[in-house]
Amino acid sequence: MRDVRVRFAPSPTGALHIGGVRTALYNYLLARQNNGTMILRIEDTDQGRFVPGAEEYILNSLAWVGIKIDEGVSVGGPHAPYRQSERKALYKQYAQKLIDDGNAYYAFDTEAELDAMRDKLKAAGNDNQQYGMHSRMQMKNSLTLSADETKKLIESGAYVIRLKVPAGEQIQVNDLIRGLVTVDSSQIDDKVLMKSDGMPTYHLANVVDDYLMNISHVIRGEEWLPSAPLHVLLYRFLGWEKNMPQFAHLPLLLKPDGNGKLSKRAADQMGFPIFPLTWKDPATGEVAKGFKESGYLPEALINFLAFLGWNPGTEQEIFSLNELINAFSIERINKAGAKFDIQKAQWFNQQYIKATPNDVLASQLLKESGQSVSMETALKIVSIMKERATFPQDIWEQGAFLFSAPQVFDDSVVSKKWNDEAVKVITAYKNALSGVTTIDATSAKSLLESAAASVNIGVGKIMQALRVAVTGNGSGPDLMITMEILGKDEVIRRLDYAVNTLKVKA
RNA sequence: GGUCUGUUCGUCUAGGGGUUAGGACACCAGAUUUUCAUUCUGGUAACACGGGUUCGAUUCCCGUACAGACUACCA
Repeated sequence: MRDVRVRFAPSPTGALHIGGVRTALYNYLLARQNNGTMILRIEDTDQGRFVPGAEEYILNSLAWVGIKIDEGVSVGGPHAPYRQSERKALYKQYAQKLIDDGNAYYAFDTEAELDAMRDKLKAAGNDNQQYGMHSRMQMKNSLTLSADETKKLIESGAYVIRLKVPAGEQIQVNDLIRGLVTVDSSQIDDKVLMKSDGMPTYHLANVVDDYLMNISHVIRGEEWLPSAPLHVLLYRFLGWEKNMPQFAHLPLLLKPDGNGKLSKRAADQMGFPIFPLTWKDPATGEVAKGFKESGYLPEALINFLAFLGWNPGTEQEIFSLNELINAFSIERINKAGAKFDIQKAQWFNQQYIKATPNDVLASQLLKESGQSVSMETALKIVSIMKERATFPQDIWEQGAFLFSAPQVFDDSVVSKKWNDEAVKVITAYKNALSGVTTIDATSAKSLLESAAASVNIGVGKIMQALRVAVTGNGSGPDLMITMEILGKDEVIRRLDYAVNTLKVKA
């Protein structure tokens, strides 16, 4: 079998969309599974859309999720350069071959003329408003102009090279996911292959580079399916059909509500990220928060993404990257688009947080929370907050009361539970605490029980009041351990403050 | 409009000519817990529609509907 060589080929026009990450992932899984090669190629043939920093962003994003590039931009390789703009000179000869063989031609139409052609065809009720076999003979090109005129126009430099699509052919694409897709050549237009700035278009560049780089599988989004027959035609005309890569067009990632391709706009509306890392648009200065900065773990994101459009056929849900590499197969990729369900992503994240060792989370807390506590305390905080966290920052944000005394108290709890009995027990408890030098969860509890017993009140009746006094909240982790972490003196201070501040409802 | 692709619980999906149509997320209920969360148990919930083929179709075929993608000198 042919060596597996796959490529991820984004264009540096902005941040990498999460759908692009999934495409890269599937390519990567196939490569790793087959001891193949993962190639990163930058498709920057549109100079007008180039965004500074985008390429670096793509590199950083792939690195963050754990996709390693074997060959390509930033690492080099036998087929360098991997940036299409740097391969510019290379494409011309192939366009020339196409022309020499009569499979392509020069065209000189202006934008206005193209618009006029489309308007005319539309007005005539023509289904097909393309620059193609039905219209090319009415246009300004080397097929309709005399050799002299053509030569003159070519010398003036303002020309484009278009593919001459043959009439009356059924063009077939064998897609690994969808099976045989057949398109009548009359539906394919005479796509521009070389632009007037001398750059190839995606269609030419992608075919030439995939051939030159000996790509075995083209795994890309479904939006490319309609132009796949055109690419097949190109392979054929260039004489490369037997080395043509296999195609797999991935189902799209859809918006969570309604329909349509997942977009940044939709993500913004629903309040979730769409880019792996935070991205600052250099043109507008607008900042879009990334999955990383939102607290998603790369392993969780990958696991979630892998399952959007693919599944192993077993009931296992949690997969490490290595497990995904082993389990992956193109045959099990779905055909239908998948709605992006951020709740499922959060569930995966929660599972991965749970599986993260406490000391890892504790050092993260020390580094990111802005709180200064000992490692020992950090570990205790992690152990009680971890299971209620979806994101790492939940540990210190939801556990803020572990670092500083509450400024406000939950009103609904206070009005319901802060009563004379509570004050009585808490006062007795406070006194009992003053009599000891230190507390842990066990002693805090027995002290509380005896304090409550001394005033003949059940502990259960005042637990909520005690919690709100200590933490300001009506809910939270185990109170006794909370008090152990806080320490005796701090607990007494907080109880004092609560007793002096909170009013018993009449 | 045209071309292409698709359609199993709200969502991600398994399955496949005869199944109680399975799992996960979400949701609801119960248990546990000092509260909330976790955990556990249980529950609600799906084969888009219409024809065929067949003893039998959710599964195969054909239509219809709906949805999406594409329809640039963008990728």
